[in-house]
Amino acid sequence: MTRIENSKRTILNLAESLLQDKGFNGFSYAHISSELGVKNAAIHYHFPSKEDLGIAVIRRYRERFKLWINNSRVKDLTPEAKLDWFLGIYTNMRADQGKVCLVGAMEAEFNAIPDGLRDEVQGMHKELLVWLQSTLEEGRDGGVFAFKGEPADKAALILSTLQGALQMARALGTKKFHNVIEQIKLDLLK
Amino acid sequence: MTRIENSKRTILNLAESLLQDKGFNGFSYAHISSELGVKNAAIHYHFPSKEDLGIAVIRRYRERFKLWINNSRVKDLTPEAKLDWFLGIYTNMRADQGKVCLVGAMEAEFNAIPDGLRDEVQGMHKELLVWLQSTLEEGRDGGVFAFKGEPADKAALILSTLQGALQMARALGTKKFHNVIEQIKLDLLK
DNA sequence: GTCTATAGGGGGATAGAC
DNA sequence: GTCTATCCCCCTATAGAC
Repeated sequence: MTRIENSKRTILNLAESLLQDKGFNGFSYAHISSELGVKNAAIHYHFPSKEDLGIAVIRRYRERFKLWINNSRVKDLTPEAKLDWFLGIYTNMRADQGKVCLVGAMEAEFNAIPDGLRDEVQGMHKELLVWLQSTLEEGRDGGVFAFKGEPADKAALILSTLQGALQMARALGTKKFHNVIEQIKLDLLK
Repeated sequence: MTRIENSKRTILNLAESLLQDKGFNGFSYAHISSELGVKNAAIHYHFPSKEDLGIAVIRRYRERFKLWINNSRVKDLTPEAKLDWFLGIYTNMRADQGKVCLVGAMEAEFNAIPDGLRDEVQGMHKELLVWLQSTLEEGRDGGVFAFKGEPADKAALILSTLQGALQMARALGTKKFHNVIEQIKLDLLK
């Protein structure tokens, strides 16, 4: 990996972390550059505008997620194990400095972020939903999940719940977050 | 009502609307003053700091909610009607320019808002949970609600779901929001 | 209560040297 | 690729006149 790819990667890591910590309007190039030990002009070299940076963070996450779900380590799991893997992503965010999910953070500020970033967030949210829906279908067909209504709606509910629960945990603590995770399972598993 | 109380009230209305639309770091005194047709110094007269303003908005909402739930028009409803009333609050937010709930907006930016505001948000979230929990208990005891687990956890789940669903709707549309509302009911009603 | 005026800082972004 | 330097705008906030 070349030096520039390394710089870009480090910047994206910091930006992703800051987005999940403070939101799009809560962080600045100065946060990144000082942490990285460079001047803010260096960040602008890699990502000319803040919108570019935000888009790149979401785009990278989408590609990462696609790789995960198409990898046999996830693809070949049972529906129940897939669900646990997915819930684990959110549990890890909570454990990692009380971060919230990217989609939730950006949608909360949706009317105060650039257009191009909105489109990217929309695409990410759709992809998460599609995967979760198909997992729910698989699990219901296999007899391990039980729920009324359509898999698409149950998927939207669970995703909304996770998004909200990570935010709730910031005010009410990690214990409450874990209680919600358990409740999701109670409402889904046979 | 005196003129100053009217001004304060109008400012609070605008601030509440802006908080739900753009978040704490997405709106400015200029947004309010231009809308109100005054200069920003006039806003500072009523609310010296932005933190003061944010706190006042949340505090007013908490008092409003307390009045509602203690009023016989809500208090004397059946548990099922209470739930519908509560869900209606969120449906109305969605219908009102795609707003999100105050708690969700503030918690998404939690690490980028003033300390005093955080405390106020925490208090509000607790109060919403307490009311919802007692309504769920009442409904389960009365045989109209059915769910596994503790009422406190189911309440936290439903509140997280509503919070997330309003945000999700910004990217995926109102139809998806209504589907989630219906799914909440499917997962709760006997 | 609202105004004018302004302080003081931070933000995103760019030009040009190295 | 990163630097220095700087521009320009918007922001929160205050002082003092009316």
